[in-house]
Amino acid sequence: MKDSLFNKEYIAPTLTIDMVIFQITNNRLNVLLTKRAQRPFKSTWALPGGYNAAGQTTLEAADAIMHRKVGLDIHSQLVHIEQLYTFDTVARDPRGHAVAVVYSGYGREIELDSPNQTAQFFDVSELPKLAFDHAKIIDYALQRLRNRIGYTNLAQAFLPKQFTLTSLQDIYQAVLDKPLDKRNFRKRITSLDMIHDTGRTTAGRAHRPAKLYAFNSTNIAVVDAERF
Amino acid sequence: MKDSLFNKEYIAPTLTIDMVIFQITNNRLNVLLTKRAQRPFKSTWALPGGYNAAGQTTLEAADAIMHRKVGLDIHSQLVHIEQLYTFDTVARDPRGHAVAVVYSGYGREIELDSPNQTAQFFDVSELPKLAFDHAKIIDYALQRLRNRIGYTNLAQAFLPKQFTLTSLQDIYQAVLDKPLDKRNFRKRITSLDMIHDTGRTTAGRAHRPAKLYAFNSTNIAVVDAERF
DNA sequence: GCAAAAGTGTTTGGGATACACCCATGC
DNA sequence: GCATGGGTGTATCCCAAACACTTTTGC
Repeated sequence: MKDSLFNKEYIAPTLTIDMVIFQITNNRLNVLLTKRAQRPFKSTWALPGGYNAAGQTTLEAADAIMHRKVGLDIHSQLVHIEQLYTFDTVARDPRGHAVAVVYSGYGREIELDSPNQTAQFFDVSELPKLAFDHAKIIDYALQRLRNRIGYTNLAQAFLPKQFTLTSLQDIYQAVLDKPLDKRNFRKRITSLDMIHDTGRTTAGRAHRPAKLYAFNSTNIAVVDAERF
Repeated sequence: MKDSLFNKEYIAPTLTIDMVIFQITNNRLNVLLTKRAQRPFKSTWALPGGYNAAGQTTLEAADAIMHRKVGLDIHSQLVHIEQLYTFDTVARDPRGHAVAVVYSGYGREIELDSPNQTAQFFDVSELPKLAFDHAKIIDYALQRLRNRIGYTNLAQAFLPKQFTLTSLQDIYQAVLDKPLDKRNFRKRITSLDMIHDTGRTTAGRAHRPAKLYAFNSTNIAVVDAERF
């Protein structure tokens, strides 16, 4: 039993980070993957991730890795980032035990600049074969996203500042992967003190203009009631 | 920017684990603390925790540390254990950057055998001054527990196999720290497909016997409906 | 018979669900 | 005037909340 308090032989596990980055394109929920350049799992699709060195917080490491591997600035291009879970059951590096802190990120129209264009978004329902335990990680992230969008204002991460109720409903439908009733959706959403009418409307399209709404708060927060 | 894929100078942060262990005694929610024997924060109360060496999963490390520091076998004495969050913003050891994976544990009538009896349970509303960021960690764990008990069968972690509705209500009240209406509580709980009447009753006390109930499943699982 | 806790029902209001038609615009 | 998406109301059901008295036992 190693413990640096009692002996000097303490060796830490390798610490890694991974990110599950979601956006919605053409009303489909997408997740960002990169093709691995090295072994193990060379040429298999995987979540973007890498090593976390001493002196970096996990989010700093995530930022550095995303810059380097997929050309993405997480603070400017993602609207929300949250820690998902820490996975420690899989030896992700054959050289030894690795512990992975995983973050979820949410944004829209994310621009990538990855080396050799090895990063791309995939529809979550049409994922390729994935390296490591990344299929499980994505499942977990999806479950969390689907729960959270139900009682928080997280949907704003996928939308421009002003949006129509139809586009908001499209977000919910893409995330939940099921159709919602238009009238009931609007009643529920407008009763939640989450969005407000901006007074502006869309224009220039061959149908009735739509009112434009905005979120009341840019903080990602709980907007629905508790249960007890 | 260190990365062992590109150079050999990778040094991992120190990895530590901490546990927030809850139980209910005399209808009060309690949390386990230990008095620190070393610097930093010597003689200050803190969550039990320690180092996670390479080759151990975080839960294995937690098990070893809890055995050693508070004489508690987490697998036999805790009914449920779940990962809470990974904290990496605080240098918990003056020698360098540390990342702490924190677990929550839930049980009842937990027996401790800590060296010099330096571990004890504290009422969560009467906590002493705490080392590191442990006050924040406990707040976070409490918030999670209060949420989770509302839509899962987690309450069973605090109860014997058979229990009365009054004792179940006492658990909810202790966790939520507020009184609940008896009739409404019973209606809600019995409508949830979470517990069942065992046909047995209490006896030998100076009042009407109470029916004994049991949980339908020993798996900690969601028992309430989703929102969309 | 009395102390102590167990057990039980009704009313009211609000949110969830199911469901179909008219409206405003561009062309 | 027609194609396209935007916008709206009602009836029903179920759950949440508020609220007080009777029952069963030990002593």
